[in-house]
Amino acid sequence: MPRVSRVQTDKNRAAIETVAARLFQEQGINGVSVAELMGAAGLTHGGFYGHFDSKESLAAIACLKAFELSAARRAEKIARNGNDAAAALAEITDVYLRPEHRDDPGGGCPALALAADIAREAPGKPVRAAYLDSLKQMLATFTELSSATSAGDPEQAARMRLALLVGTLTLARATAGDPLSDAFLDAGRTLAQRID
Amino acid sequence: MPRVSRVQTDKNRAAIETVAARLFQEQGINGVSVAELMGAAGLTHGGFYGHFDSKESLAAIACLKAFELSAARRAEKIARNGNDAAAALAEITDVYLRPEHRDDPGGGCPALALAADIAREAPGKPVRAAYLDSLKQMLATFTELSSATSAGDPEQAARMRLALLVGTLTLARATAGDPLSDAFLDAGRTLAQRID
DNA sequence: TGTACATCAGTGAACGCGCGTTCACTGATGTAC
DNA sequence: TGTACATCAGTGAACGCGCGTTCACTGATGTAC
Repeated sequence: MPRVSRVQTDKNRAAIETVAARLFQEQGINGVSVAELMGAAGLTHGGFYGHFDSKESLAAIACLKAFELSAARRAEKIARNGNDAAAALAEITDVYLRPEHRDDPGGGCPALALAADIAREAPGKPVRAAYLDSLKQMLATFTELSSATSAGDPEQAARMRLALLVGTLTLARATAGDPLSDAFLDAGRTLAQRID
Repeated sequence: MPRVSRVQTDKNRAAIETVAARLFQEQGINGVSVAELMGAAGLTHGGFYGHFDSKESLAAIACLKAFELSAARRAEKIARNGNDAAAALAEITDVYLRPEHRDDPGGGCPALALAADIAREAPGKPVRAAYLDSLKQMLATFTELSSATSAGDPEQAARMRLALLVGTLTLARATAGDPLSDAFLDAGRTLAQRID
């Protein structure tokens, strides 16, 4: 069924991006093939290059998309907590360190899920820039929430929190299936309370 | 030059393992080919299967090797600090969070460098078990060092420290080249001081 | 100790396979009249 | 509004390539006498 309507074309492109955001987080950028990606979006692999220049190019777009989806979930939590920044920060931290988040890399935090892939990308690659920009936006949100309650430097508090969350969940995922995994989540929760 | 002496055979095998420990940490298990590995050990790819059953099998062995090398470096630091567990812990933390460690994944901490790969391995895989066992040994060392000074639970303190170190360096590596990277290292150092 | 020969560590060509990417083709969509 | 046709989104076969793995071969090593 070739030649699809413009509306459908846009939907297809969006579907590829959304699916890529999830699968790249779940299995890594090199762990997902173009054919697998397109199949998951309900298409065949040949049409890929009508939408994107290369897999690498999609990686950068999917990275932005993943952070957008993550930011939207965070915005919901902030809205739900009204003007209480401290409560919002506590909820974000708590949800981050739950087993549900550990067990769902694809639907979770991209700062965490993409970090290792990004670290191995060459300096000039677009996906690195996409990650860096998005991470800064994420930190800005953390900083804003910290400002309300932080005794010290809210930017520093934001960095400490993100580093702790990422490290805790990284280890919890690597040890999943062993009691140690939940112990890491608990340790992360405890140390998080000592951030400003 | 075929048929090498037994001594040389053992040296070759050890060289493959050492090179694998470094390269798997640097580029990921899937990021290094058997041919690349053997070439780095000064051999050709065909001989690989005389030493190991499969690449997967080597991955488990290389994981253990990487943790052994890391443990040896840690033991040196502990020895250098005599009986002062607090000083040893401070030095380990300080060295971990230095730019030199950020810029040398291959010669650095395997708990960090292999975490993402391990998290994506299927539950039954030998490399997962190798990682888990080694990580527990590493935590045991941290726990022992914490026992001397910790006001609270030293096991919890060990987990908090490792989670913070891993998260801080993961983000520092993913943002390397930007000032944010050093800022993460600084934030990690600050929060580490609040662990018991 | 010296010789004859079996062993086997390492070589390099070859395998089947899946990858990212290209391209001729198809037929519904969108447009010109 | 209805018709004729150009456009182009998606299809699926094909490409070159590098992967993990296999295997016939080589010739120095190790052993038996």
